[in-house]
Amino acid sequence: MQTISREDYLKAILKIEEEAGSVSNQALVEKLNTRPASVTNMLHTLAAAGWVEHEAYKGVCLTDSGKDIALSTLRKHRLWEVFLVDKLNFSWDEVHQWAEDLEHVGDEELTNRLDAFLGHPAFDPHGDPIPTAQGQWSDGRNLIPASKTVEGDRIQLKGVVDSGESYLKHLDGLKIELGLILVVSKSLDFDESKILIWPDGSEASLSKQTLQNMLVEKLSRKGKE
Amino acid sequence: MQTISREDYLKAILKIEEEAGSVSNQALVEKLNTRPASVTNMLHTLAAAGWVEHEAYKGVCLTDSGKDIALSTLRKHRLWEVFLVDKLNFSWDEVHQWAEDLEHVGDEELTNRLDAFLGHPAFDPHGDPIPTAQGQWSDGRNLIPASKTVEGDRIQLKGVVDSGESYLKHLDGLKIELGLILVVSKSLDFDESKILIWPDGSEASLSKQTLQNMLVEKLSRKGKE
DNA sequence: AGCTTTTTTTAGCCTTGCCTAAAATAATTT
DNA sequence: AAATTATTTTAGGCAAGGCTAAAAAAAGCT
Repeated sequence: MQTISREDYLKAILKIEEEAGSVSNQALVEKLNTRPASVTNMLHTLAAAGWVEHEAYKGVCLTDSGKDIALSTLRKHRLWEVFLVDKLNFSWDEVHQWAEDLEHVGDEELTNRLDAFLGHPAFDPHGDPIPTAQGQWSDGRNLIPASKTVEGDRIQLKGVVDSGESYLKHLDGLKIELGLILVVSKSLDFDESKILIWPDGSEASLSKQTLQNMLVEKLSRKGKE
Repeated sequence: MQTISREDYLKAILKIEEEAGSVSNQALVEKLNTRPASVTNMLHTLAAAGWVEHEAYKGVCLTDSGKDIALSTLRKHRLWEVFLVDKLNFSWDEVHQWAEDLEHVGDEELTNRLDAFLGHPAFDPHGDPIPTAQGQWSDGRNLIPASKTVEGDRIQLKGVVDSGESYLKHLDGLKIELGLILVVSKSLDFDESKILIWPDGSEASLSKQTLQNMLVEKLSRKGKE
């Protein structure tokens, strides 16, 4: 088993802050798959470095410098994922673990050169926005879970909520990939699954769970405009 | 300061074996810039893993599996150096430290894809041969130090003995890079320096030390064939 | 409020690799 | 051969990050 770096903790805190608003030790234990005592330990380390503020039993939040490091690490991680997919032809479900290692290599200069080499990509292979060198990463998109769509919607897959290997492989099995355009043909109220139509005319029913994790952009109503 | 990995030790042992035939602890202390006790410690670890054979006070040598790991690590290191120079436009004196980190990332599969992406390069940016996936790395070249050349020789720089940053920057200052073709115009016996002629007709005198570290191929005598 | 459960922290120990200082062994010189 | 010097090993610690088990604090119930 790999050791969890300070940067990994900062990234995890950033993500949990966004998802949940506040960050409990428990949430970190789950996100990082470690033990409560290890989290407490590391939070002391991070607080001593000035990257988080931590009050015993109260939770933790990033300082400005902690957030800078977290975003910079996320940037490196996502750029390397783009490299692995675009240049080395890995599939989107294979790249996370290597990017986890690669994100700890190199400085800003190397990262910026990689960014340029890749053509300044805005999103990683899972559709997650890549922070800029200045730490900006509000993507202008207005994505919704596919579960929120209704019959007749034309939708394009732009991202996934769950980048876990098993979910991605599940999508692969359904021939679903980023950029794919689908039409919602029927909502099945009893179990909240939906029937979707592929560009080639084939159809399939996707479960509520699968749909909730697909982030899509609504293009237009079928037939209209 | 960075910690020295098992692979770094194996690489160092491989190099010293080649350069000197046998490997003393002292040699490792110098190559890896560490302390004798650290070397003894690590040699115990490596021996326990079956990667080296080590007899107290007698020196150390690689086992077959240790040599495999060393060559595979060297392969990764050199391929990443090619990536950094060819794709990210770093210069040959900037890449060693990052490659030192990158070589620990990825498995054989990733390395082979990187190799393919780079076009299966045979040599790294310093002219060192890149071991193949099968661990072969006898380069067929017959290179000699530029210090062994004589007046009239047309020579091409194919590698360097010393890949240290300061030596490489020194060559940069002299506008000397891999592939450059020079003509030996005069050997100065008293201090063993030589006067060389550049393709553009300019000349400069290089010291014995500088020449010894330049590995060249003799192309032909000036004027002949 | 008082009891129970969950969460967080403390205490104490493991592992890897590093270090210094001192002891042991080998090599070299006289 | 004896003495000096150089090399290598042992002994004992340090630092990061991780762990378990137990104590402390907070939250949730009745």
